[in-house]
Amino acid sequence: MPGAKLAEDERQGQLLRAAYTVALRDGLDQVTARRVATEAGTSAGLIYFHFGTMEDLVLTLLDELLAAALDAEVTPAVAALPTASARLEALLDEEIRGLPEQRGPVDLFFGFWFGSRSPRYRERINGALVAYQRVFEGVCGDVVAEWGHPPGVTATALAELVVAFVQGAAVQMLRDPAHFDVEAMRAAARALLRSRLAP
Amino acid sequence: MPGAKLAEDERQGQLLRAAYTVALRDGLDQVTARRVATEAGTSAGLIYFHFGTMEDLVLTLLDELLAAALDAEVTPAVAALPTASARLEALLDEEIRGLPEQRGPVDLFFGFWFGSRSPRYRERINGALVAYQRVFEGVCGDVVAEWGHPPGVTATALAELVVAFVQGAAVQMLRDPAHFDVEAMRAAARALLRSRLAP
DNA sequence: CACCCCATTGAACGACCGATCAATGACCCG
DNA sequence: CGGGTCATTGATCGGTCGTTCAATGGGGTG
Repeated sequence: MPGAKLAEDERQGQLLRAAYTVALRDGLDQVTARRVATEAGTSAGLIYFHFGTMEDLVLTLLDELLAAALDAEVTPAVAALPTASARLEALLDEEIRGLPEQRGPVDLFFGFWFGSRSPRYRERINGALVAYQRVFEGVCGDVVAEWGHPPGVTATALAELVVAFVQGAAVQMLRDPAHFDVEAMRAAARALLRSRLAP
Repeated sequence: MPGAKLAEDERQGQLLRAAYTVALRDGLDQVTARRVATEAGTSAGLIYFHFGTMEDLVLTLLDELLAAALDAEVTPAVAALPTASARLEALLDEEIRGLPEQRGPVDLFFGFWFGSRSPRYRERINGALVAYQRVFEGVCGDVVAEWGHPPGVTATALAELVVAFVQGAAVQMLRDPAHFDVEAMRAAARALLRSRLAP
């Protein structure tokens, strides 16, 4: 009665893709062993052979999601820009510009964050967010230096602000994706940075 | 075997408070009939007598939450300010300033939003967010007029931006409440508005 | 005081959950 | 081609879920 055998990672990948499909279509609370197995065309018991527990499968899904959705990086093209302000502006612009096409993962990301109170989830999410913010902090350190270290403006505070802006834009996009105005958000982001946070 | 009787709305209020307590402490997915009843010190069956279904109880809880957490309004003190820019600034500042003390409700709000794919929830949330944004749009209309209608800046786009900023700040607060810097956010909000969104 | 209404209870039902495990047969190796 | 390994299956377990309902007795009414 057993079906065809697959290599360890192939089968795991198949189950993870099925879980991802179910999560996107029906919501995270519908990611059950039976549903994932049905979506993957396998039996439910197979999940426990490959992942041990359902929580481990979902945690693996979360890790892959975080790696895909929170992947800010200073690309060589950005690093080559002459001023720190321009680099931060380009980095922020890239993140906002990419939001619409990341709608599914981002929706799932907030689902993981706020859909459960499990410390296991929140730990990983917080860790990924800290790493995400650290990418911005590097550039922000150069920016505040370039601005001549205005009082009350630190690299950390500026990075927190920029990340808050990205998250706010993401939330607004999820509310009404068809109506979300990417260009207005990009323009606002530029204006915010060029104001130099003058009081 | 029956216990003491209570008036209709008293009992409903008691059950709703219990549901709210459970949701805040254990998460929305733990808001079950048995848990809410235990928290309220009643039996589970009582919930179905007063609310019909569990979904109706949770929807009522959501409505109360939305009324409490998304209650932006132009107070007389704000309306009395001489310029539209000042009014918008004061309105936005008030919303950001109030975030830390609204931590619980806001956390629950995002839990409702992203924790389930039920259209019943999302409809109501979207409606409340539209109403919330409309409060800002009123003031934003005056602001863009005051700015002389810069190209590409409409009342709607400005309101979307401001709401995105509030939501971003809220999300950032939830990530690390102890470390959230309210003053930095308020300063950034002021800077953003005073930049007039110059490109 | 007696009566009746109905708010309240708690046991029960079916459905679905995560998880376990013996049975099975596909696949690799000799 | 034959045999052993092990990935796969499906029935099954205990538990919790939302929901129902007959039985119960508190509390206002006459």
